[in-house]
Amino acid sequence: MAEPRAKNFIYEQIDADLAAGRHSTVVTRFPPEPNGYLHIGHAKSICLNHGIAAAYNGRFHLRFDDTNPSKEETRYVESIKEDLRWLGADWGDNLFFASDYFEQLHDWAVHLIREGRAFVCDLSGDEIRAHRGTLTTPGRESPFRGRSVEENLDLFARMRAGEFGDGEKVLRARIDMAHPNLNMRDPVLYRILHAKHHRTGDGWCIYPMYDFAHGQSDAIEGITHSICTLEFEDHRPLYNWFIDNLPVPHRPRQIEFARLNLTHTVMSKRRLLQLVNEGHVDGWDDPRMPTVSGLRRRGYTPEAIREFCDRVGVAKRNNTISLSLLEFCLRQDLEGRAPRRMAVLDPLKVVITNFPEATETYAGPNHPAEPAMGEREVPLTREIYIEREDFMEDPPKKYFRLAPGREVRLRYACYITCTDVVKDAEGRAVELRATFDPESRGGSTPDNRKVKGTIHWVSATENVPLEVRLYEPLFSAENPDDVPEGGSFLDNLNPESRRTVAAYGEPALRGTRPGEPVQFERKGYFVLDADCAEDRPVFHRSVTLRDSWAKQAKAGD
RNA sequence: AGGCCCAUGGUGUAAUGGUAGCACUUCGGAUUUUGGUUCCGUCAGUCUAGGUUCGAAUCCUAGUGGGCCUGCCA
Repeated sequence: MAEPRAKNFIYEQIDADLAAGRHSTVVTRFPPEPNGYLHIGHAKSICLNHGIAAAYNGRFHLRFDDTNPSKEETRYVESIKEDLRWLGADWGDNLFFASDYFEQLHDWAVHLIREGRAFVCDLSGDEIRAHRGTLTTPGRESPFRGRSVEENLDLFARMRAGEFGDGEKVLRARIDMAHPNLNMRDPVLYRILHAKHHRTGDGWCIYPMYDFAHGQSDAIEGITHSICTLEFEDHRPLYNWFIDNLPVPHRPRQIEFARLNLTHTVMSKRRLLQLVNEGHVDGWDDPRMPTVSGLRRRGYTPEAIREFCDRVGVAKRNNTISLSLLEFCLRQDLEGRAPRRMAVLDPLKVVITNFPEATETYAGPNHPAEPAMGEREVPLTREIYIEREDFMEDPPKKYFRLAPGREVRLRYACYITCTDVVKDAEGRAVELRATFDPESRGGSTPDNRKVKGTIHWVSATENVPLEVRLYEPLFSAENPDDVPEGGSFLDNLNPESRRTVAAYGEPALRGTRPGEPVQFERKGYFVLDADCAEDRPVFHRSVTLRDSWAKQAKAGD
C-alpha cells in the first residue's frame, strides 16, 4: 500500500476499510456540476481525490453531476475539463455523466414505488414546504402518501411521458415526516422540468434530484469513497437509505471534510458570479479571482497549487487559510525556475556623465544559482532608468540605495555615484546625474571596496516598453464578510487591487513567451499575458518577492 | 429552539492513553552582485469544569464557543 505524503483522517478510514476487507481497491471521484467555473477550493478537492486514488493505486473518476438542465451548459464541461488537465488530475478513460445513468435511476425509482417506498405527490412547492415542519416541529404527511403502488406506477409513467406541467407533481420517498433530520422527511426524488438538457436534449422531462442521483451514481461506478464537503453531512443518512433500499451493485461510503476558505477573498459561486456580473472584475479569469482560470492567468503554476493543496491539510474543522501560504507556495516553485530579468516599474532617469557614447554590453546569468540556465546580454548606455524608490534625497540611516554622494552597484554592470539631482518646480527629482567608476565594470573593483546596495536598471534607449499590472488582494479585509450591520462584502473591495503602470524592460524580455514565468529582479515574479498584442506586452505580477526593507521601512514610520 | 458536526500557538495541521511536533506568519542573526535565495535562531498552543486512569490533547459527562440543516439547487 502506498504511503501517502500527508496522512489525514480520510486515509485512516480508507486503511480501515481495506483492512476490514470491505474493498480491495480504492476508487474516488470529482463530481462538479457544470454550471460555473472551478476555484481553488475545488482544486483542494481535486487534489485530495486524485491524490488518494494515486496513493492507493486506484482509480479517479471525473463525473459531471448534471441533473439540473436549467443551470448547466456544455461550455462549463469544457472549462472544467481544461482546469483539471492543467492541474494534472488525469481521469484517463473515466469520464462520466450522471445523465448517462438517467435510465437506471428511473428504474430504481420504479423499484422504490413497487416496494411501497416512494409515491407521487400532487402538493405544490409551497405546500410541501408547509408540510415539512421546522427544525423543532415534526412535519405532516402528504395526503397523497397513501396512493396505491399501481396508481403511483401509472402516475410516474405519465410524469415521464410528459402529461404534466412543471411543478404539477413530484416523486417522493416515503420515509418519516417526523424525522429530526429534515432530509429524511419524504424527500423529493424526481421533479418535472420541461427543459432541454445539454446532453440528453429533450429525452427527459423528469429529472432526479441530487440526493437520488449522487450515491447511486457512485454505486454504479464502483466508487468506494465518496468524498464531499461538510454541508453534505446531513445528507449522509439519506445517501445510505438509498444504498440500503436499492439493488445497487456496490456500496460506496460518503466521507465529509471541511472546504477550503482563503483570507482576503470569497469562494462561493454565487459571490464570484456577482463580482463578474457587476463588473468588479473583468471576468472569471481575472487575475484577481480565486478561480483556477484566474490563478492560471495570474501566473500560478499547477505545481504551486498542488503544493498548496497538500499543505493546507484535510480535516473537519472549519478553517481559513492565510493568503500568505498560497503566495509562499508560488514563490517557492518559481524561485528555482523563473529566469531573471530587469524591468523598471516607476522610472527615474539617470545620466552617467562620464560614460562613453557607445553601448556597453554585460552578461547577466539567467539564474544566480543555476548556471545551466545560461545567461543573456544586457546593454548599458549613458542614460538609464532606475526605480524611483531606489533614490532618496535625504535617506534614513539604514537605506543603502542611491542618494546624493552615495555609490551603488548597477546589477551586473558597474558602480555609479550620484552627483546631482535635477528637480522640477515642486522640488521633485526628475533626473539624476551620476558618474561611474571605469574600474568597476563587471560589478566589482580591484580595491574590493564594499558597496552595500545593488539596484536594477534598464537602458533609456535600448529597452522594451511594457504594460505591467500590479495586484493586491481583491478584498482589503481578511474576512470580506466582516462588515457593519447592513453592510455588504462588496464594501470591503480593495480599490487598489489592480494598478497598471507603464514600465521599461531589458531587451531580453522580447524572448518571453506567454504563460512563462520570469522574475523581474527585486520586483517579483511576472507572467506575460496570453492575449496581449505582440508590440505591447502586458505582464501580470504573479507575486512580489519577500521584501524585508519594505517591512522595516513601514515599521519605521 | 431540534438534529448532526467541530474545538491544539496569530493561521493551518500532527501527536490514535506515555517528552505537544511540523509548516506558514512574526521577530532576530549569518551568508549574499536581488533588502531575493539559502542557513540558523525566536515568540507563541491543547476552550472550561468535572470524571475514568499510575498517566488524558486523546476516553466519558456537562457547559461554552463555532459551523451546517426548514430548494421541486448541487
